[in-house]
Amino acid sequence: MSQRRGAGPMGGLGAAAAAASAVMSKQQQQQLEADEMMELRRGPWTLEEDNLLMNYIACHGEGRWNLLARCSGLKRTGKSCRLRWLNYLKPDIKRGNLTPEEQLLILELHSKWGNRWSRIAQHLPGRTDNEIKNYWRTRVQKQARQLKVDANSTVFRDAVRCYWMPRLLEKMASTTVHQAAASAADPPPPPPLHHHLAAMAASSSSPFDTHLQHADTCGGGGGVPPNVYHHHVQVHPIDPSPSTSTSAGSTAALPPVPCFSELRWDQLQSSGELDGAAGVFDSALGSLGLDGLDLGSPAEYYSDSTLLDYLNSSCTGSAMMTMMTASGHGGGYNYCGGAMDGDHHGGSTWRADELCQAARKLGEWGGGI
DNA sequence: AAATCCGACAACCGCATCGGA
DNA sequence: TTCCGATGCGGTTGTCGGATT
Repeated sequence: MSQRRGAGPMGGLGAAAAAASAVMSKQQQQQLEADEMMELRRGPWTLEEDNLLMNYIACHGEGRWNLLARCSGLKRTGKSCRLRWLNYLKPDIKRGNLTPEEQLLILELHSKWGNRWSRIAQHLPGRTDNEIKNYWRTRVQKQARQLKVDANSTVFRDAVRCYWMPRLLEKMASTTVHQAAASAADPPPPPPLHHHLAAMAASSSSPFDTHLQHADTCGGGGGVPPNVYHHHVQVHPIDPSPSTSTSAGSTAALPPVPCFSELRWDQLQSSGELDGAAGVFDSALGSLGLDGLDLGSPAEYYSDSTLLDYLNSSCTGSAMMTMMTASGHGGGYNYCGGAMDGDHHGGSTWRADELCQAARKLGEWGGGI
């Protein structure tokens, strides 16, 4: 593989850099001189370089990267060696797409800590800060751009909590149901991350409790402003999946929420799996002072507005979530029409009992809810 | 079939922090 | 206390391959 040198911001150490040496620190000047003497390589690593690095670390262990760079025969900086090892060669690096669990964890932790990639990565075994950072920039920020909101804004965070996270939970629940069906006699234990996530689901930062917590402040008076329930909303859910879309068009980024059909709701309900779900919502509504709330016709919510309209409106995403919660109280109406194509059918809807079921599943995995 | 676009990811850079001399 | 080298972190950019035109 050929190595780039010279041109461009990554090309590095040319005449321009030398000319800038007047304002360089002593450390930088020394580095520059060393680089020039050693004809340092840049760009993609070759197989031979990888082998050299791995062999050296196998013999001498990690750390002391500058010494490693000098002694290993690699014409790379210590920094470059460290990065290559930590982000690519280290044996416990996990390859492949991030699982829904991992994506959910990233969203949760980022909402807590912001761009503390290294700290977030510590909670995702085998994943690197670089990988998480790339995920955030390519997937999450892309959605924010297309919604024309800032990725760090409250509005976008609400959208993530209310639409993105539930979808990830759905994927997780769906996967678990499939696994259970595949080996009904001896279901496998849930992945360790489930426990972590279930614990979070039981904490104030979970997507299921957050909306209840937010609802306490939404509208200022400890409840949802009445107009929220009459705000015409058509939800365009955010797609958390690795991009398989073929167009960068505004609608392509917001596919309908898939249905929960795999969960066989009829069976779950008849088997009593949903018992207690109503109680969750009842108590939530009670805490909001919304006992006996009449939400009117579900058709109210099948309107022509877009998520963007909604985001631009005065109500918050958490208010929407509260509304969905209230729907569970009111009999399980469908509130989120997945209808950018105008089709309100085809299972592209979320019901409150579906959300609750996902929450219950998390509780089963981790005993959290 | 060729050109262009775009997403994903590897890699680099600058700066901050830490620890030892 | 200060200096300096090593290391870590977050932002940014280049490259590549697949999809689209």
